[in-house]
This record gives sequence, structure tokens and C-alpha cells, in this order.
Amino acid sequence: MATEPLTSLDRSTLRERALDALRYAVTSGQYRPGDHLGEVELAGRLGVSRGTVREALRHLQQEGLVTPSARGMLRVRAYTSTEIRELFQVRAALEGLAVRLIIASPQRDTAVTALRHAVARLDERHRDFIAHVDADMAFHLLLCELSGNSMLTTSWQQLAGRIRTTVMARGEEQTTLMSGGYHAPIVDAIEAGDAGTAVDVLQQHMERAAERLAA
Amino acid sequence: MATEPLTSLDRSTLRERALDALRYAVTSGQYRPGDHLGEVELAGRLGVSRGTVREALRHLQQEGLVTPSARGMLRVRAYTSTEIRELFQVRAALEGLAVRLIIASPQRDTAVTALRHAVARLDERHRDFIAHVDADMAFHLLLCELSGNSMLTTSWQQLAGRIRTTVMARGEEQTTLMSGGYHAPIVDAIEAGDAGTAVDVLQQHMERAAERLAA
DNA sequence: AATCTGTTGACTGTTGACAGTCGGCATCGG
DNA sequence: CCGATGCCGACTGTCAACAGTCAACAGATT
Repeated sequence: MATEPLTSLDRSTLRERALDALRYAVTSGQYRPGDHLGEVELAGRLGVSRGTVREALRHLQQEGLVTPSARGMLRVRAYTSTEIRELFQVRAALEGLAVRLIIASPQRDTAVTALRHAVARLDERHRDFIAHVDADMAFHLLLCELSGNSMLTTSWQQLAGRIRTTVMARGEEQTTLMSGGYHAPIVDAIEAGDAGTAVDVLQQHMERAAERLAA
Repeated sequence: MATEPLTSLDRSTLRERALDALRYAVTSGQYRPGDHLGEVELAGRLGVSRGTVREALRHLQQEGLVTPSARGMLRVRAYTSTEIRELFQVRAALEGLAVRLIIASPQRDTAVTALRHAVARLDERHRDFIAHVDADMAFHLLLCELSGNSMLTTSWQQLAGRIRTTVMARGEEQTTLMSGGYHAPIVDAIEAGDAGTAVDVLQQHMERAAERLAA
């Protein structure tokens, strides 16, 4: 009588689900920078035990989304203007490597078309702010993935949370930064195939974004 | 009757100490890649509870030193030759940024002298392998710190464990890689002040190291 | 009034125990 | 001989409870 063939079960642990929930809550601004994250309160709210929440919180701490204050209590981390600029410098270095690798790769064309799709999504979703941010993050993540360097992707993802909070916190008035028009030149430069110029274009993109977001 | 004035107490938690102990055990090769790290065994060996060990292990997992295998059991992660090359490409990108920042900084001279000291330490300690590796790591970490970009330092440190295991695992016959002679050119290039050349020198250093270690 | 001293409440740090899952072995039926 | 089934041991996942620490407050002592 089964209408659906049996599908594989969800094997995710409570810790993983708690982690996702908390990460989303923080990076979407549900908790503002400086807010206190009490283990007991979160555990109660999520319906899991303190230990489980603790592990998730420690993970977020390592991601830089949360920072310990007095007596080990965790707060949502606030990033200063300087740190934001630094963050985007590091991004530029990492994604710059990605660009150089993509240009040097034999599958540059397929990479370019994939990136163009990602750029198109940026404009499709520009009405819903969160979806827009997601699309922006997806573009840059794709850039890293297309480089074929898995360590690069890993390193970038370690910064992803910080990037997301920054954009979420200060980017609402700066949605132009995430428009397709601002990203297309990067792809164009990759297609053109001159590594030096492409890296420059990317660098400018990052500097402009950092300046606006660090305001 | 106190011969010493009272000094501040050690406030580190068991988790932190367990983390240090485990990280050292893994990065120093006490556990070899592929070895199974059972929570109960480690807890017994360290004399702490499983929960405490768990948190430390999760941290190492995020650092990339251990990786989950079947049924959530953790093993010491083994890095393939490809991953080692990728890792050193990312290092090169990050430390390349550091070099550019140092050159652009007004305190380049003091940075250079600090780096020269670090290079000197490399040769002082070349007899004890572990101390030698420590000195090498210290040099590159210092490079990041002198850049003044805290995010850069953070990102680099996320890779530190991976780098250390790689060097520890395959670097014993390749100690020349860590000699002062191999590092001095980097500092020289920074002192000379031409960013392009300096980054090239660093890149070569990294490529050479990667090639030897990925053998 | 100023200062020292318990006390209380709100946290995190740490632990031991319970529950669930899986691989491997023995067992049983063909 | 071979496959299915049921048990056993070794794990991790999860939880509830205990212990320790600190800030803030109230009260006692000068």
C-alpha cells in the first residue's frame, strides 16, 4: 500500500541539527552581536540537552560566530570595521587563488558557464534579502569549488559564517554589492583568461564591498 | 614564608588541556594516520570523562586532524599527495598576502629583524626534529602575525594542524626544507621591498616543500 | 557611611549512566 | 553447504544531575 518507495532515512544527529539551527539564528540576525547565548535557555528552546547544545556552540565558536565573554559565557561576536576589512582581504587572497587556478585549468569554459548561471541567480533573487545573500555566498563558494582545490574550499568555508553575518548585519542597504552587474566582470575576466587582470578585478570587488560594509 | 610572590593561577579547563594533549599526540605522530581514536579509551588514558574528550575531539575534527569513519568513530586523518599540494597552495596564497602587507607597512624594518631572529632559530634547533618543526611553524606564524591582519592569522592557524602533521609525517628526511638557508631568501625579498618578487620567492618555497612532502 | 562578609541565584564545567546502532559470530533451518 | 536470524560486544549519541565559580546583594561591624 506504500505509495512511495522507501527512501533512505535521515541520519543526522541532534548536534548537527542544533548546529544548523543555531548557525542560522546567528547569521540571520535573530540574535544580534553582543547577545548572550545561555546553554540552558537554548537547550530548552531546541528541546535537547545542554551537552548537545554545548557541542554546537563550540563549533560556532571555532567558526568565529560566537566568542567567550566573562566566565565562559558565549556571546554573538561583533566584528569591527578593521576586522571586516581584514576579512575581505583574506577572502580576496583565497578567491584570487581560485581565479588563477580556474584560468589555468583546461575546463575553464565549463567553469565560466557555471559561474554565469550563478550570476543569473543573483538577479533572480534580489527581492528576498536572505535569498539574495544565499545566492551571493553560493557564487563565491562555487568559485572556490571550481578551482578544484578542496583545501581552498575548506578554508573559505571557515570564513563563510563571518562573511554571512557581516553581510546580513550591514548589507541590507547595500544590495547593489550583490547584484549580477557587480559580479559579471569577475566572470568576464576569467573568460578572457588573463590571470593578472582577473585577480585585479576580484580584488576591486572585495575592496569595494569591504569599504561599504565596514562603514 | 612564601619565597615567591603569589602568581595568577592556571585557569585552563580540562577540555583545553585535553585538546592540547590530543593535538600534540596526533601532530607528533603518536597516533598514526588511520588510527582509531575511541572516546572511552582516550578518556581513561587522560583521566577525564568522555564528554570532555568528545569536545576536544570535535575541535580536532574541525581542525582537520581527525575525520569520521564508520558509525561516527574518529580516525586520524590521512592526507593524500594531492591534498598536500593543495594545502601548500593555500598557504602560499595566505602567506603571500602577509608578505605584501608587510612590505606595504611602515614598520617593515622591525618586521624584517623579527623574521631574521626566527630564521636564526631554525638553524639553532636543527638537531631536535620536533623543535625544528616548531621553529619552522613559528617562522611562518610570525610572518602572518607581522602582517597585522588578525583574520589572516586566524585562517592560517586553522591550517596549522594539517601542516604540522604533514611535516611530521614525511619531513624527517627532508629537514633541509626547514633550514635557515631556505627561509632567508624570503626575508631578503621582503627587505628588498619588491612585492612581486617576494611573493614569487615565497611561492617557490612552498612549491618545493609541497613537492618534497607529497612524494 | 564605609567596608567586610555571608548568602543567593545564574551560569558553565564535568561527570556517570542509559539508550541506540552496527559488525561479527554463533545458531538454526533448508 | 548456505542463507537467514538472533545474540553479544563495542562503540557513539544523548541526557540529567552534581560541583564549582562568580556577580550582586543584604546584613553585620566598625
